Amino acid sequence: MTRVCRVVPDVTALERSFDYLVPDDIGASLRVGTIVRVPLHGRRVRAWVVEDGVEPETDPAKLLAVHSVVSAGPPADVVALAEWTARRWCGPRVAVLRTASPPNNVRDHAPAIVERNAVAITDPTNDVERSADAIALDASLSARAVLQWPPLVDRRRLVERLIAPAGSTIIAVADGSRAAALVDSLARRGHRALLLHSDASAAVRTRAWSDARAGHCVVIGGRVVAFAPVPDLAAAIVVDDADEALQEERVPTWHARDVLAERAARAGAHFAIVSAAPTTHAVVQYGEPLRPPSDVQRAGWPRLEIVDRREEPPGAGLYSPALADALRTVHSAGGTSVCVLNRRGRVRLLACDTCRALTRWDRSGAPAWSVGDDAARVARLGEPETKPTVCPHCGSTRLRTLRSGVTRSREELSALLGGVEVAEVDTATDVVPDAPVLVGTESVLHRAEVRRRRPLLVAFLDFDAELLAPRYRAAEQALWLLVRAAHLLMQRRRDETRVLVQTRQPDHEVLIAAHDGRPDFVVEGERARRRVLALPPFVALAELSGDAAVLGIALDALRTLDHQAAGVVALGPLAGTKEARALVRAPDADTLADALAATLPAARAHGRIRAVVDPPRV
DNA sequence: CGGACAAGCTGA
DNA sequence: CAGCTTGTCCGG
Repeated sequence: MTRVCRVVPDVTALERSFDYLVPDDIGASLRVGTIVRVPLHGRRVRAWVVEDGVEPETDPAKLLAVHSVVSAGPPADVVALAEWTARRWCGPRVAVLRTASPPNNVRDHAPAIVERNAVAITDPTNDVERSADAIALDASLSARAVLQWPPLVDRRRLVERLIAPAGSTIIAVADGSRAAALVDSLARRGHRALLLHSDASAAVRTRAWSDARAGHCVVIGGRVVAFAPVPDLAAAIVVDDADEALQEERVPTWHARDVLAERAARAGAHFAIVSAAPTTHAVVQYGEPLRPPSDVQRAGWPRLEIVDRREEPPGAGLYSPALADALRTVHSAGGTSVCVLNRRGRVRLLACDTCRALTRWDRSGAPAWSVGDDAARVARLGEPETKPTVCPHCGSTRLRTLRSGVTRSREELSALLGGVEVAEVDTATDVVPDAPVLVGTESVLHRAEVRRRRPLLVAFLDFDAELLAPRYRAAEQALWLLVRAAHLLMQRRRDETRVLVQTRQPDHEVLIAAHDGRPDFVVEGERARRRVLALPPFVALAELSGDAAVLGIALDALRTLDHQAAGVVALGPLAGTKEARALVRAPDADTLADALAATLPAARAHGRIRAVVDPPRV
């Protein structure tokens, strides 16, 4: 009896599987997940074995043989999880299989048996540890749990308590430097902790991947850890599910939270989300948050100073007297302040290197125009590609971007503080300068070097830009920024530090929630609002983009009776300058995936369509 | 994706 | 009509 396996070639845009004969000499090292080389259409390509021992779909006499085994690959359950992920987020499964595979070739030997160390559990020494133990115990009683834990309080004990006593635990964290710190701290406590993170070299990542295959470990990493090859998953933990880094930005735009929830359910493992402010999605999908007593909760949120700017004249600028006071106080105490100014999506300036004229452009939706000239371009719906490339005055292509928001603010802050050095930090800043005041977009909140400076103050210069952002998740994203700010302050005593917010909406529920240490207050409001407005997580959304004509074909197909009966609604298209966009809404993710899978392939015969399922910013 | 092959275009 | 470009098809 000849053995036949089914493979998925590592070829982009080839969404098909093919059958091959398995030669006897490589049969022993070939199983589902194995990465092989197969002849395809006159060349040899990499491919994943996705089924073994299949009944061939075509004439067995025409089958070619697998050429060779290249590497061990994801275990069979992860291959199935990758298929589920590709379908759920409507993207190519090769993309997910690549994520789930080792970066270099790995020999497929039986992993050495490793025993887990028994880790001693110390008795709680204070109320905070006691409440961590209590909610971890509560969580262990159900298959899924959402744990709300305040941002200033160390959560290592809580996370450690969620680690399964036997088998492997996967912990997904949003930020790399925290992942490394968590690995160190768990390793010191005696756990077999592994870091699976994309920042490391390929050799290091390959080693960690192989080690994880042996099981009996705690694997920690960014979102890719959801596909870690542990054979014995017993618990999966997602830390900070509000962080956008847990969602893949390329299609398929899978979210580690939901992939791990699915994986845990399939494996019969525990699933937990730990966050200072769990998302509405987490609470609706995975359960009411467990939380420590309100005194622990309150004391675990930073002191919040709300600067009410309603009484100030409209032209008062970004800098209130209260802000100046706060910055001066920190500076005279020798401390560091961090100012956050999100000016993405606002008018930006381009300076022409040749004639020095300034051109404005806009990414947010209002028309863009060049200064002193008539409309140059009109941008809609956050089109990122509408940046002018030619100076409207002299025709030169040498245009430089002036980040008017942050750069000007740096100069103005320095002047306001009587010449104190103010440094700008953005994603391009390699080394964070040693200045007493740092200013940047929200990316300044994510930098480990900024945290190491142990700032005393985080100030949001224009928090209304967050609260009023035209996105359905604006409120929880704004709350999340306050949590990130708190994380920067957690190495100090609470009464030394504070978060300052300049706003014209001092009674906004986000500010009340952060002030009182009650993030669930925002979730309650969001839950009611989103249910009424038919927004996620009560429905599933996908954002489609592409050529208007091609998109039209897809939308027409989605508007047929079958899909309408299933509750699928296609909104749009909205014309952009370059691409058209549309939103597709369905009652749930499965219905959405089914509808897109039934309609997109035919439309794609006419051109490219990008489908972002669960778009993070709409 | 990328090779194969066909159809279309150019220039001598 | 060779030699080259461009487009369409298809893979086990």
